[in-house]
Amino acid sequence: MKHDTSALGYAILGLLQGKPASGYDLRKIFSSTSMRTYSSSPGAIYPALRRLEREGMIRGTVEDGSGLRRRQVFRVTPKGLVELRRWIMLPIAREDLTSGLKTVMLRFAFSEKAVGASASLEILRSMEVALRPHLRELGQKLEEIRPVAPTSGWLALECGIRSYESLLQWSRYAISTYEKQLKGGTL
Amino acid sequence: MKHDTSALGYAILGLLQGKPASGYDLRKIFSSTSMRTYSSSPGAIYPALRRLEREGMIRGTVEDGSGLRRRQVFRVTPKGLVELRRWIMLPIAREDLTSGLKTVMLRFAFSEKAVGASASLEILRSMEVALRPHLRELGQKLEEIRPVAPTSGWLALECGIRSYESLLQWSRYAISTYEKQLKGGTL
DNA sequence: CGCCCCATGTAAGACGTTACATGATTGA
DNA sequence: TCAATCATGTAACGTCTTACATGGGGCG
Repeated sequence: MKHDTSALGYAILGLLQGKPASGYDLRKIFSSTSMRTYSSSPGAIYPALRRLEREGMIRGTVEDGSGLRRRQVFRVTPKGLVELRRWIMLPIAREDLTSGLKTVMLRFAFSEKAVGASASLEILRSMEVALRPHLRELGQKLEEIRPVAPTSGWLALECGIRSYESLLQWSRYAISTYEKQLKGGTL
Repeated sequence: MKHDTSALGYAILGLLQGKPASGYDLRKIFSSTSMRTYSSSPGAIYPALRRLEREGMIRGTVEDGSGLRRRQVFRVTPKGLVELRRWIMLPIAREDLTSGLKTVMLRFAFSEKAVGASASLEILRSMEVALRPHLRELGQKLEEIRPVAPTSGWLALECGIRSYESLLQWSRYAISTYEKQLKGGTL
């Protein structure tokens, strides 16, 4: 398999795994929820659906019957579910942190339903592990540029550092949330 | 003018405004600093440079003379500087917050050198203004989904909220930094 | 001489954006 | 009946990614 699925493809896969939906449904979800970052334009959604179907990740069935508008509802296939799980459980690398956290957070958001709570916990722990060296490196970079860059330059870098620190705090909070839940609830 | 410059184009413009550079220099900057998010591949940089030159934003001069390898150094033109300033001073809208803060932070990072410290301050204030309603909306969204979504779902949303809160705190810190600097230094 | 870094570029392909097109159905 | 919404698509265009190509120059 030469090309892997695009970010939009995985977002669709994750949503469909929650509940079967039509292209139009997905567009509404993308444009109305906090997933606005993903397309929502028909020129992106429908081709993405066709690609996923061609790869065997999803299957669309035309809803017919009582005088209905043509409407195609898509469901995740077993193969699609396997691929979704694989993508979610990829180890978190440094590039995942630097290239916008959107993708990682999407994987985490889908993780519980797709793989289970203990997998979500695993993602969180690997995120925490990846964050520490990254923060250290950014701190060093700040020391370097602070004397030579304009104020707005190093302030911007500090902004990044702070956001990663807040992410680290969140990950600890999320870990403890899951640990409580796993100890108390699912036993 | 039909197309505006791409994000990469503005990144290049901002860097060149700091110091003239060749395509290769830019590639090194992009791949070595915390601007890794931007391309750095020759297939992106060189076409972008040609586009900018075609639009009259930059001008390249081939360094010749003492037995040198062919090397083209680019400089920002007055027109390019105007365009860079316009882009930096665009009002900050909600979409700028939701669609990754990369662009906004890039604009801020370049602002001081390109337009001046008081412009940086203006950007920070407009950011603070844009953040408040955004945070309120995210808080409402959290209330909505918390009962119905899986734990990883609302935790992911909380992560977003926390990062915007940290951004708000940073903006206040940056504002006070600039206010001190403007009162004390440049008078 | 062979190898690696400098420095620039091109070609194929995937993806997303914008804008337009098409029809069915619901409601005023 | 006229507009709005549902629901799906297509075409043109621009940009990025990946991979390859090309040559000069320093160095062991």
